[in-house]
Amino acid sequence: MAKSGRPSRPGPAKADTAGATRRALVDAAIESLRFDGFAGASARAIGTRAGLNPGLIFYHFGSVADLLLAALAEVSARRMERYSAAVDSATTPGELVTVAAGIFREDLDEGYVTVLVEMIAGASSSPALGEQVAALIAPWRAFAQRAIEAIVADSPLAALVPVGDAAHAVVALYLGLEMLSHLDGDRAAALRLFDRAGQLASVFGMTVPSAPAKETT
Amino acid sequence: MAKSGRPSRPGPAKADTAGATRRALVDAAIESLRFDGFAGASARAIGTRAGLNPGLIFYHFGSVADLLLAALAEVSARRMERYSAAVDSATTPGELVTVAAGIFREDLDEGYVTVLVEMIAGASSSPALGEQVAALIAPWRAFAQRAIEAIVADSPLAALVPVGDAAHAVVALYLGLEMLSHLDGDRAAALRLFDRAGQLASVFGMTVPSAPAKETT
DNA sequence: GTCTATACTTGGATAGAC
DNA sequence: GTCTATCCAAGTATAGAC
Repeated sequence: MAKSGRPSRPGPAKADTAGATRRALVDAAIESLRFDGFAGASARAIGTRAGLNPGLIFYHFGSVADLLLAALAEVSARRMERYSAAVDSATTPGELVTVAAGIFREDLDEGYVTVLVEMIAGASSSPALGEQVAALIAPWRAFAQRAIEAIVADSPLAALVPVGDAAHAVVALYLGLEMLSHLDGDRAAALRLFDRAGQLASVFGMTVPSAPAKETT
Repeated sequence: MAKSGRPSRPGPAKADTAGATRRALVDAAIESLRFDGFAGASARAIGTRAGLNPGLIFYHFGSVADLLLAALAEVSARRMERYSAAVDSATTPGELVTVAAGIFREDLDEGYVTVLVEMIAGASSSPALGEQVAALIAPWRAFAQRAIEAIVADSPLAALVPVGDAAHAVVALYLGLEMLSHLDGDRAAALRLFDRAGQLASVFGMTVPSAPAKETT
């Protein structure tokens, strides 16, 4: 029905030029946040990186800020998928931290956390933007909390550490390590800390690899 | 000598109008970094806050970036003094963390760490700026390291935790907590963590308040 | 030496072409 | 519906007034 002769509807079928443009702009925005920083991520800079007219940003996203938010949402979704899989696959605390360290290394190399940091810092320039960024960061705290709950569930630390606060600290540490790594172009210090955390997790959790702690749900 | 009739030398005596202007601009730059963020800290915005012609920024500092660096240096110096005094006065690890928590509360309220965060994040927009910001942040790592060394000196943890890495983590956590606090306008979570850290420090260090650990130098 | 008025450049946004 | 040429505002920087 309604599918007579007019190929004008913007459904996911067809060539979908608009979708391609949107994707190109989002990718260019991510790149720009990474290499130019929030302050340098202008319509012109992003347009140049995408090889597209800057005006398209306003047509497709309404404003530069909204495109940057879309970029943040995209990065957040991509990484959340990656981390979720990792958390699900890990069976011991030590293993969890080791796997997380590997992904964090990716984050540093690919500049994903840089995007978060730039958006959080850039959010200071407008209260409205701040709220929207906060909404996009919130899932990460919830995620960190779930991961920590899984770790301390069968450990005596459960009562000692309030998971909400611990999650807050982990997210903060993540952001801070990224900032410092980026600042002096050296990820070694951050990665060393992850190794150390892995060791501690093994010690405080349980070093026994035969622990049948799977399938608690 | 040479002090004939010409009051033209810019020494610290006299009315020192240039010095006053410089100070006003630095203060306005700090305010702007705090409330407008790095992206919003333009020559115009700073000039307006100071009630001065934006052109003065270029006369006195050469560029906006250089003024912002001067602002960062100023904040860094002010806070370093405050923290140094606190570290010197504390005698036990628990006390140290408690005192640090109090000053950190000041930092959050007065927006001092915001200035650091904005400058670190903003440094992404230019490699040259990045190096200069890094140079201004470096003393904080050294400071954190000294403080940690003092804490773990007479504790069995000394061998376990490499102080360099620990200092790195503390600075990162500091920056990250500030970012999150600022993002959702809630310092409670960050302050709770400091309380928690104070307790831990007391437990792992020594709870005995009679420890005569002063004057080791 | 200090400061202001102004030139020039870049950025955000849109009217109108396709 | 999609995109480009173009407008106006805001940013940096300086020539010249005081």
